[in-house]
Amino acid sequence: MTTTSALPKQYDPSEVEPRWRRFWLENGFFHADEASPTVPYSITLPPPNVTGSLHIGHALGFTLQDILIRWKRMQGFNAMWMPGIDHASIAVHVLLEKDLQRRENKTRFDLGRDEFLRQAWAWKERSGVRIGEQEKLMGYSLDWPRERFTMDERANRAVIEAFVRLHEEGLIFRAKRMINWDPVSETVVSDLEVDTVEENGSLWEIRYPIAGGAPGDAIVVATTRPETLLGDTAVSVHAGDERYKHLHGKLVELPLTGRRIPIVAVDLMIDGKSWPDPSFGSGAVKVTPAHDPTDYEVSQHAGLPVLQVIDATGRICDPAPAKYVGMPMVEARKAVVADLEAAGLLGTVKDYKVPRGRSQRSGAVIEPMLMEQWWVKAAQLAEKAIAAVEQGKTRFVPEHETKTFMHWMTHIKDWCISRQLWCGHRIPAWHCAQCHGITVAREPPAACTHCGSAAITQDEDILDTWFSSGLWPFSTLGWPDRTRELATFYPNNVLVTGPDILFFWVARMMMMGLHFLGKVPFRTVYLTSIITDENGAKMSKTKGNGIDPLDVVFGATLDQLIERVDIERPPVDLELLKRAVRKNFPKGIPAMGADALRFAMAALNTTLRIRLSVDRVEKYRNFINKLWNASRFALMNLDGYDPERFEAQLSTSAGRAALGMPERWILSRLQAVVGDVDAALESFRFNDAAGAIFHFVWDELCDWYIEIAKPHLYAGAEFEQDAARTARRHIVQGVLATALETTMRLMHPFSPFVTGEIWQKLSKPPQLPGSLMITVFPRSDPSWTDAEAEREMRLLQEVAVGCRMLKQTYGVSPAQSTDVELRVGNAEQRAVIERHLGLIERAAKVTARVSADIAAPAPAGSAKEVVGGDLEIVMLLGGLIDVAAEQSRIAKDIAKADKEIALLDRKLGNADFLARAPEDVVAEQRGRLAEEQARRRRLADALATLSGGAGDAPGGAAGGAR
RNA sequence: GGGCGAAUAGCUCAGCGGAAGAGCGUCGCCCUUACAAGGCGGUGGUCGCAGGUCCGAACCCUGCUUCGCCCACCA
Repeated sequence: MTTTSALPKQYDPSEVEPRWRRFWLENGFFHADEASPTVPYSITLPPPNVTGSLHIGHALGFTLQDILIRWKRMQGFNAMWMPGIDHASIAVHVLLEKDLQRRENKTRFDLGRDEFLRQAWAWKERSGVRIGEQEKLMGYSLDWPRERFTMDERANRAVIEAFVRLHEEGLIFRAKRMINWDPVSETVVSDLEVDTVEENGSLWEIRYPIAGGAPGDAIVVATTRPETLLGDTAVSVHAGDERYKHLHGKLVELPLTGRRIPIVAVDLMIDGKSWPDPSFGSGAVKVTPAHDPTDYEVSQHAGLPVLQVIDATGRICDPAPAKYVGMPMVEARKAVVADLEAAGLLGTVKDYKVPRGRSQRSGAVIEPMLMEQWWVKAAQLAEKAIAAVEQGKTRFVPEHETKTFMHWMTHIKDWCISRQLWCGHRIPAWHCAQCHGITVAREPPAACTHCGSAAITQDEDILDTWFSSGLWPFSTLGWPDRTRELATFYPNNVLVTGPDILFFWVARMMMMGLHFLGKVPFRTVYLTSIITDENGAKMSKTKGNGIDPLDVVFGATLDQLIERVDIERPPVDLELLKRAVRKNFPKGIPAMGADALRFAMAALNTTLRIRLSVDRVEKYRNFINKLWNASRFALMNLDGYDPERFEAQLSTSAGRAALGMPERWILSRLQAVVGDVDAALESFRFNDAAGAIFHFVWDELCDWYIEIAKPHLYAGAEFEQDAARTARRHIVQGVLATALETTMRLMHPFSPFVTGEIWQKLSKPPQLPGSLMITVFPRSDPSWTDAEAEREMRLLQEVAVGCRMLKQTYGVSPAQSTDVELRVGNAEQRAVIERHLGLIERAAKVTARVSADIAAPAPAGSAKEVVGGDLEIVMLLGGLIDVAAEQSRIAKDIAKADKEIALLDRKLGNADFLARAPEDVVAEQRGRLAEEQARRRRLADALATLSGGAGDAPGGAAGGAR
């Protein structure tokens, strides 16, 4: 037996992973040199937010990126994967403020800007470190020395430079426009940060009395927000609406305010529709210009005043009657409705679905407000991005996402970039107290550039976090300096990110990259799937269905998962949440290692969403273990193997000719799978690549080749004096070692730890580098394609499986050998089977005899299986068989064959088919028909024999020429 | 209201013009000296519905139905 140190029976990632992690990092294998003469390949990691830790969605996207980067690195590219983290302005803000509220019942204003920022940085520090650790645990080969933060000094410089330049070019400007106000976070948010949801509300009818009219003379308006009436400055009706023609220009008494406002005739097209719509409600609309986008537009056309009655905190404010001032909106609504009712001005109230904007981050109801803000003129920047995509300079995978991108780009609106938050890049603009001019500058100016006054103060606002993100692909490389890094690694080859930030981020990078560098930031945008739980629900902490990637790596008991619920204190019912966790993870999560999770990510990734569950990852954990054990087997049987000698042997044609058929077969399959994996990765079909490896390792290498190899390996040790056997043993050892070694290289980008470990233990030719991750990725070599070996193996497999099936059917124990007679009509096939009879005998555990006499009646008490048209397996069971069962099994096969024959007959009887289908297709169908017919004949004979008679069997379409 | 996507085995999904596939589940039989996180075998599908194109359709076209997702300032 062997002396090689035995590997443990089960792969233990916790023992293997830390060593390799350390080894890679200590050797700096992840670092790319921008001065290297080799062809660059670069990816920028979508920087995770410093709001916490990595979730399963990150694990998916990052794993796919690491697969690409490791693959290209092994192919010899100068592969650079840029790490970084994002300050995530508003996300951190909301988090910190909630925390502050909970712990000290304070707001950020109680703390003040400086202290708040201090805490934000401390948070960033903790979170950033944690994220980095997680990325290392997952084995991501990020170029760590380059790691960046969106608010580090170099990023700041890039942000200021970009802002100032865009301002100089007139692409950044300041304007008073209708914006989305988040009254909880007290900041503007962009259109993208507002989710519109339909909520249950009411539609109220209110009577506005006609000024100077008869008592009860009133115009009725409908509204979903009665409290905004305090800010009304008109009632609008459609100019063509006959019902109201007599009221044009008349005044109405605005209830509760003592103000009089006009009835104005309007005829506008808003968003492609006529406004106001006479058929909706009464056809008359109250106009609140300061707090409704449509009303604002109406006011601009009709020259109406704008009256702001809601303040920054979402309360009623000054121009409104004193009674309401200071009321939050909810209270104000109650008060206004009650007062209207008391005044007898309230009409019908009905239930109504109202679309309501909510802040994505804080959940606050968005108030449309008129405010002066900083804007980016987006349409102009978008033009270049549109053109670049049209010209194919950047393409999207999956391709259909192109449309989504283009649609948004062609309908793009100006981008509001100022935020009234503290955590972020301060806007480089200074306001003059003297002349009220604005000075935009790279360095803090000493004086106002307009009037020279020193009484200037910097703008209080910060920039939308996506502004700095938009510069990320080049700000990380040293822009605005023209660095070597920039020249080497820009544009990136690929961007891998989730479709949820297509507009937020991808679109902005495209615009900024093209504007500032004149080149697209990446050639391909690969959009990943969304991960959900097994029921298709989005994973979330508050639902208790989320899977933490590190729990998959290290495992977590149910108790640990439950305990964590307490620590994290999400704003939901804790008991409910615990129950959900118990239900979703009844047995906790077993430790599966980073490799298994990574492989699962690749294998499960499709164009749809991924329904992830612990069970599904377990399958790949099992696969890693299978690979481990195959290697374990090999290592126990490689003594005496000399990789150099084997390599030398393969380099000669005589040496190659000495390979047996199974060896030629597995090497042919190996080179095919190498080609498949390479092609799949080339077109981002990660699941196909992973599937090809999975199938090769498990179904071909393990199930067949290793089984075939066993007798040669075992025998070798006992027959050392037998030169032929020893030579054969060396060949089998060599092929097994080669197949495994190649598989490790092929699979390394997917599962780097286990492949590194196995690869290092395998004997291999000495000229290879010392680490798997820098050794070459396999290349498919067509000279190893061996169609003959593949055909022969297929035949042997079919025969072996047929034998197993018969044994199984007749209750013969797998351990018990059985006699079979293989009757092969085709001489060529017979020769193959005779040559490899031992292989069949071993694979199926039978004792076989080959005969050419296919027509002879089978001995009584034997079972028969027909393979193809010209081969019968006769299993001699000595009367053990259940005749009725055998009859019904064969009858079923006959029925199947009849169906097939009928189908082929119809096809081949069709003159059009014969005339129009390609010749090879016709020939193929003819061949199939002949085979099916022959097969059917054999089956019919078998049935007849069983029934005791001879000759034809029941059924119809038997026979036919051969 | 627009746009995009999906409907294939009990479940989750591949396949996208020339013989219906995988994994899981399920049902059997095996602790065979790499692996029970394993081996072997079986069961299971008029490929959502209706038309059309084609010699040939799960695959292409049209319509319909049902689910997702994204975008959208209608009172």
